Amino acid sequence: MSTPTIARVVLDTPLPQLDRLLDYRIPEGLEGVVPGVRVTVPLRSANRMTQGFVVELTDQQEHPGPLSDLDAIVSAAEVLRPEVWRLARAVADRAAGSAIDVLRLAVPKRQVRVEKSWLAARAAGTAHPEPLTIEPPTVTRYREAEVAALLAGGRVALGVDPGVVAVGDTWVGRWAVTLAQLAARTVVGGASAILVVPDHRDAHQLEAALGAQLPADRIVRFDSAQPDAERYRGMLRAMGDEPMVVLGNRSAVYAPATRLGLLAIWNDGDPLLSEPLTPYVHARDAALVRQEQQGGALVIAGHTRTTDVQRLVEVGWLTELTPERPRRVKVIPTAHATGASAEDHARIPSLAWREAAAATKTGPVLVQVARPGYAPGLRCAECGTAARCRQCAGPLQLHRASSAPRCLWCGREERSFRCTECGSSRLARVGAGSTRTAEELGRAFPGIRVVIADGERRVLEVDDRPALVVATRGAEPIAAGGYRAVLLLDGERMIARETLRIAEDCLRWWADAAALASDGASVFLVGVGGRLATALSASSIPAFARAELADRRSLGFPPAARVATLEGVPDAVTAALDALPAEADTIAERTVDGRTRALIRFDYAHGAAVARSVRGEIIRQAATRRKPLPGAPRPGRAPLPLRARFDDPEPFDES
DNA sequence: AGCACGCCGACT
DNA sequence: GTCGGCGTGCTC
Repeated sequence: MSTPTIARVVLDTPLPQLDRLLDYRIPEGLEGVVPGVRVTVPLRSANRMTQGFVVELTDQQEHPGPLSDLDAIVSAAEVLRPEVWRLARAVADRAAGSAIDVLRLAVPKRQVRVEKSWLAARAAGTAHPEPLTIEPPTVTRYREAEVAALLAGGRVALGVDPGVVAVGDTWVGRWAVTLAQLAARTVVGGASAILVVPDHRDAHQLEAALGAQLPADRIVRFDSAQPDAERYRGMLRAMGDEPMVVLGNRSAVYAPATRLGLLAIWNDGDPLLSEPLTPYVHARDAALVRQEQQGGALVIAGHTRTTDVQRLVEVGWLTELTPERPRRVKVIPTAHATGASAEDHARIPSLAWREAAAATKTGPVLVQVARPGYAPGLRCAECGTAARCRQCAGPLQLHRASSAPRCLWCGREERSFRCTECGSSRLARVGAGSTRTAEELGRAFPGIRVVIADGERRVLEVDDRPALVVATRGAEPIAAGGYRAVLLLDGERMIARETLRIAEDCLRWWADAAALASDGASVFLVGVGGRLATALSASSIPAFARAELADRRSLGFPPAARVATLEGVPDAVTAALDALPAEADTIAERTVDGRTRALIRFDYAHGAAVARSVRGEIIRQAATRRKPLPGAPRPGRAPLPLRARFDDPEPFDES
């Protein structure tokens, strides 16, 4: 058996034309050329070197012309696993992007020291975790037969119970225990599990829950928020043959795992799972592709259900799995306080007020507000015109009760406000942020501890002593034993935002906060009625998702159909639109500042063909169209003449 | 991205 | 006649 003579290499370059495998001759005497290693290769003129990964070895030359020699091996670590390459290729193809862009999420920057110690440990045979001696754990709260069927390779939309439980001295959501049990059972069964969560707060809970199920050497953090060295170490640990649990944010979906038994996504509606880097593939979509390629169980779980998951349920790709005896949160929709009754306090209706007051005697009470800061809005007290910065016309805000108003955009302080309409210098506050709400509640509940948690003041946990915890949505700390009452205050304001997914977003924000309540505690949804209040209070989450998806379907909006935006120089966009398969519709097109944006829509069945067509045009345009505008030397690198973004969660947001 | 190849205007 | 303009195309 002769050794292969040709290496197929994916280059680390941003050029879409080079997003394919190139053949290189393996020179005599170059040892250790195996799939997965990082290499340097010549490109064009022999003294220009590019890095890349060896993807496969072969004797069959594909390139008709003469081949160059591989230059060198950067390191012996096979960091690009075959399953990760396959995934990156498919994910990129689905979004008309480059595989190398996906690989940048999957394979962290090389860390020489970390790698050396890993290679040394591997050579010494000390890189393996201890053999597992534990029994497969039961997945509590669910029917054993359904759990077994799931772990045999099922795909589910997983409903989870609300509430918090203690794991050692940490309190975690019940969801975290469920995912940890599923992962532990997978690992004890001899396969790896990947658990993807939106942010570090979720990861923290899940890590605690996993710690109760598995030894630490079976748990790997793989997370783009980690320092580079830790992240690289995480990836190397996940690469071994031994089953592991990999836990991390959206990039964890690309972690190496040769035998993948479970791939779980927590709270897929959270925008943090939407990848901001090209080709912008949502972690949920990457997970769907990966599970299809590698098999194993797929779990998409949340306190609510996204329309995307609902669609997958309706087409039969996912089945529903719920707890055997689902728990419910006691949600009480209440009208907004009118201020007319003597009992109404601030924005809080009297019923909620009384219960909250009683609850603060026994433990922490959560108050969810929409925005941080003091007064999110200011307007002229005379004529009501919104107060704006005289420099940049940005909105003025109050950050503390006593401070001067400040412009949200440029940060300039406004010490002598004059209304542009009527000339008045008197300002009136509009709305209340976390700081003002906390201040008012502090006055109303003298002697009670007030905790503020928002984007700036991060609080992960509070203890079980009485407190009022005022938190912006998404920043709610976990309370030991759960909150004794939950007040969702700014529902009206949250709903007022006009985005495509605002209804499901609101429901998710509320349900996630409500899930932090102690068992039996009351959750007050203030000022919101209608189908949203019904969905939350009657726990009719699937029915809501079904109705919401039906709405989108009647409007032709995602996720009922797929959409993509094409952006670039006008005739490049036009050419791309002309090249599209007939099944794709152009639903909007506009040109601003010499670049055109077009929004197209197509059915899932035609997604691959549309992506292929767009990709071809991107490559063609990148290869032929050099300068977007002759005679306009732009500083910095010019953007590609044509770019695409598939499945933008808010396609109608910009412009 | 770089860099070579290639086909039209001012020059020794 | 040739030097070199940068439009066009390729990179295994």
